[in-house]
Amino acid sequence: MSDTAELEPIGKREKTKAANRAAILVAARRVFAQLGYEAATVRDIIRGTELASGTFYNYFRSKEEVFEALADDSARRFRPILRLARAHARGFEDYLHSAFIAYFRFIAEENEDEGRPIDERRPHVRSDTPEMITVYQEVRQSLEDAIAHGDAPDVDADYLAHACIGIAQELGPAMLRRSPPDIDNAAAFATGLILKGLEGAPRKK
Amino acid sequence: MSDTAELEPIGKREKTKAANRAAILVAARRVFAQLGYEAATVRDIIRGTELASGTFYNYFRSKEEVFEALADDSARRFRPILRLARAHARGFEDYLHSAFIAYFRFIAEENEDEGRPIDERRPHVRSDTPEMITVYQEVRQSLEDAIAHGDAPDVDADYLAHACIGIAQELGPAMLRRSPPDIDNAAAFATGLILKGLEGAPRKK
Amino acid sequence: MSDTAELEPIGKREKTKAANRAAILVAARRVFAQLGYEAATVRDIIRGTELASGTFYNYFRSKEEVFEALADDSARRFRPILRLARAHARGFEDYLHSAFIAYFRFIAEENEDEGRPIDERRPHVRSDTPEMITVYQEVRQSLEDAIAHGDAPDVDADYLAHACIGIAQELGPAMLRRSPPDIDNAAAFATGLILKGLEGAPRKK
Amino acid sequence: MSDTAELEPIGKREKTKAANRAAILVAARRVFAQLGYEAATVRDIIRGTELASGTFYNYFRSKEEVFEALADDSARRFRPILRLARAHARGFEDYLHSAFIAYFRFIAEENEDEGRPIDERRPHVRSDTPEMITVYQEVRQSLEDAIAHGDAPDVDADYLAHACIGIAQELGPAMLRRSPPDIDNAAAFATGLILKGLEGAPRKK
DNA sequence: CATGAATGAGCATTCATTCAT
DNA sequence: CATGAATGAATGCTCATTCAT
Repeated sequence: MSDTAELEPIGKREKTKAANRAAILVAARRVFAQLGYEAATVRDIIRGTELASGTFYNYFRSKEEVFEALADDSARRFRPILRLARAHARGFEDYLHSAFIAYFRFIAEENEDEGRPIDERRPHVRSDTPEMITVYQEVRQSLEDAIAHGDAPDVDADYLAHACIGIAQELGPAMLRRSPPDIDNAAAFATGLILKGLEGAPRKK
Repeated sequence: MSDTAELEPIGKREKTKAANRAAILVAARRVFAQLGYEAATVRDIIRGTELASGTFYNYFRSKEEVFEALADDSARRFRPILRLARAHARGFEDYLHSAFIAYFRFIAEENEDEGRPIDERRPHVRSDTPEMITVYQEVRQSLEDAIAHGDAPDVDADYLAHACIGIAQELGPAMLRRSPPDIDNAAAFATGLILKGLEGAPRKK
Repeated sequence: MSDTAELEPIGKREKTKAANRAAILVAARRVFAQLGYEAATVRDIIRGTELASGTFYNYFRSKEEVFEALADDSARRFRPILRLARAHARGFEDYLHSAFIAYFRFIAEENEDEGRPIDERRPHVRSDTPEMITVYQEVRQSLEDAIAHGDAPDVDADYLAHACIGIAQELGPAMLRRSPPDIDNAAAFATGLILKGLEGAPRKK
Repeated sequence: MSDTAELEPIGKREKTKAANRAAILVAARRVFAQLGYEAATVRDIIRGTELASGTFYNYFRSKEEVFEALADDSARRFRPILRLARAHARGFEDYLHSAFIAYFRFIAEENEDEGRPIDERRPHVRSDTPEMITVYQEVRQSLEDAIAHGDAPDVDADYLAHACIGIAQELGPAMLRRSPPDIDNAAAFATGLILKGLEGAPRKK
């Protein structure tokens, strides 16, 4: 009895609330990608939805908070992909390759929608995307496992994970600048570099 | 007697002007590093000096212009170091190592002054520092030479140079986070990774 | 019961918006009159209201735009009066008199509110008020009609219309300076001068 | 002896001081004409001289003061012309005509130098030029004389003088807008209008 | 909850004015 | 006196955030 009574309004309201939140997140992702985090304004974000400006604050307290939510969201969507890759991978090598592929594909998809205006004159800016943080943690974990199993030399896992991030972060834009962007090529480059480089990196101790 | 009195005019004014310009540049470098290029405001910069707001515009027309001046300045100070390293290096390996050392030393020096508050709440953002641009160009040039001389495999020079940038940019902060920061260690890691990785990177066809 | 409650929504908001817009226009008219168009600042205008600075920009994009709105507004209020005068007038003479009366009454009303401080120290500056532009167009049109109908000699209509404007613009303040300002007297003076003067002005060829 | 001793430095310094003052006035007149009083800045004025910004303040305390000096200067140059005209005139009619001729010639000369940019989009602005004040006083005096001698009807001298100002002030720009500007034509129009109009203006009591 | 107008702090920039040289 | 760099108040304008409806 209370079931039906509560179902209708709750159901409807829940859906609307979720939809609004989602709409803001979608708009925010696009706006951040187009204008960059700093240049983007809350107004830009709500303009990308059908909502009124005040409504934004029913869901997020600030631009920063929306960014973090985006980060969580991205991580939530991205981590399973990496987990899956890890599970299916025959080894660290295979895993790393999958991870780079996934990342480059991700940013390629994200950037193909927009007409690529992105003002190239101003100093280039990169922010720690949520994907990067996920990648960092995953790669690091995976590397530590590989080291533990003797599948990789005992190098500084923190440095290596950061190196992966750095390479991905720089190679990504460089790849996008070429037309057409070749995801496999970039991933092969990164993987080859890291895997062989692993041998050259100083042993830890 | 009046002689000495008349020699002076070159003094105070000139010195003050140069000092002010330098003060603005110093403050700008710090502010850009702490807040990022986009988030930094002209006010942030002048607040970092003892000058009045209007004075900024006696020296630079905008935030962009300070950034460019900073870039020129950095390049002027940084490029010779890299050039020297290249000239003295016994090979690409040696050169790369010197370059990483120079860069890590540079950022270590820059960061030891301030107490590193760096507002960590706001999403972390990195912009291409002027040094990075210089490094990119130098490394790329040097790599192309090495490839031409057969000292390095024929890999994608653009990608590799970007990889070096990415590694430097991520390893730098990671290094600073450790105490004490070990420049040689970080440089050895980066160099070892790249040099060996070079062998693993796909040949350019 | 809920009926009346639901009828209300049209009320407060709409009224406030209209009231704010009107308040800005009123303040702008006063400020322009006191300081002149050039010297007036947007801040001067909002200071003349109870609104916050940012609110100005919810209604107008710039000082220019307020001025234009003021012009439209004045024209909308003023032109009908002149049109009516033209329709009812028994001749050009009658019309001209009505027009001067209307104009002098207008500025008299406008100036009786404020205590007329008008900063007399700064060089006195007059800008074309929106009313003047309307008057110019109306008078010129009316004069051309009168000439066409043979009710007035064939003089230079542009010059004459400008002469009317000039006389109105100078006589107005002169009238206000006397106490009490005598609208009828000033209008009689202006009308008499122009009408008789018309005979003395050179024929147009 | 003290003659020669004082002559050289005083002479030289006097000339320089006078020359500086004159240079500022010349530049100011041009700048005011081109940009208008409000838009003109002290910087604009000194930029029109070879002097340094600080030097301005050795001669004038502000933009306002320079305007007043310009006014005095203009009046000093203009009044003799009118006085002469009055002395030579055979009557009020003749005098008035000379006065309009002199004024229109004056502004025509002043405006022929500059390339006439004067932003015509923004609301037109007129300031009480010093010439106008002179004209007002002269015309009024002359009219009162004429009335006293029975050469003109006993009209309101204040209003009539203002009417002359207004006509001159509006007809001037209207004349300049035509090409080529016809000074005689404009003066004939103004004179004819006023003289005949005098008869139509209400008697003063 | 949604709405969107109001708010006012903050920013880039200009400019009159001062003052050490 | 001349110089021109330094100063800081003032301006136009934007935008995050609040709040009455």
